[in-house]
Amino acid sequence: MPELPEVETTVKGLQKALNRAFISVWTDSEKIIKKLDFKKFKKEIKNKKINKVWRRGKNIIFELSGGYSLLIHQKLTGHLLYDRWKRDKVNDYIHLKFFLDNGKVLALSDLRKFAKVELWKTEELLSSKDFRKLGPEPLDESFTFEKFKSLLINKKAKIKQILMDQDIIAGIGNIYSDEILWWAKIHPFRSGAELNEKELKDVYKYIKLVLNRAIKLKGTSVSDYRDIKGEEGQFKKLIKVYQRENEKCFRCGTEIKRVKMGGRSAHFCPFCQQNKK
DNA sequence: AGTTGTGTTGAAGA
DNA sequence: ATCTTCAACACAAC
Repeated sequence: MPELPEVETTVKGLQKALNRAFISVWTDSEKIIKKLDFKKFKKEIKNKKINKVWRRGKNIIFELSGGYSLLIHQKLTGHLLYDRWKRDKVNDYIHLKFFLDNGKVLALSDLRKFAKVELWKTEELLSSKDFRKLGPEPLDESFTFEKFKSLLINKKAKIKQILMDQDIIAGIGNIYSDEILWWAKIHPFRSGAELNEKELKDVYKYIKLVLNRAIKLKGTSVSDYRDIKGEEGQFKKLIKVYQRENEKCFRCGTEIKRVKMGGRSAHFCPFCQQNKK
């Protein structure tokens, strides 16, 4: 599942496609294109040039000529591939292909077809409700401890849910919220409001540390995620709790637990991460 | 062979 | 407002 480090890795790779223009588009699943019907989308994107590729939360944005932007959200199982990529089962669910003016292909492989692709006028995208309500970028310099603390004030929700809430902080999902909380030794079910200063400082510290480390290793490939060359990310080697149910905690040897939280799994060490008050 | 798990997001219902 | 549930879709594992 692409979260911030995986999307960041993809966006870095896509810098190779800068200054290229779209020649045409193919799909076998027109519903992936939202907002416009496919015919219109195809017509609109033709000859538009890629001026910039950037990331906001888990969104990839191609800034195009003529004041347009192409937004791609890979959701659960989507990943972009460019030019030549490794042959691999999860790279074989190609449902969308962009043909560029250098003869290369930008493709979307997406097993479950949840990804969304939208063409926007840049101004409208930036001022859209969904875009504006996104929380701050956790790796920005402007995301200070004071800022982080102010986001959690009076939040009764569980800390794991807060970390994953895109409108509070942008880019963190199930894998990295589990990992951050293991490092900070915080039980995922504790409420944001009850964390003390030291606990908040630890969570803040490990948000930055874990995300940065994961970017260095090109993300995590627990199942589907691949970079634009179709290669796996290497952060899996550093995973401490995610999908390690019944395996031993690397810190204390206690068996890692998995507990359901609103339809998704929280993994944690019941000894290191106690639900104390 | 049918059921369950996988997990992002938005929408619908309570 | 705030919480929970579900649907979008496809496949692997049991």
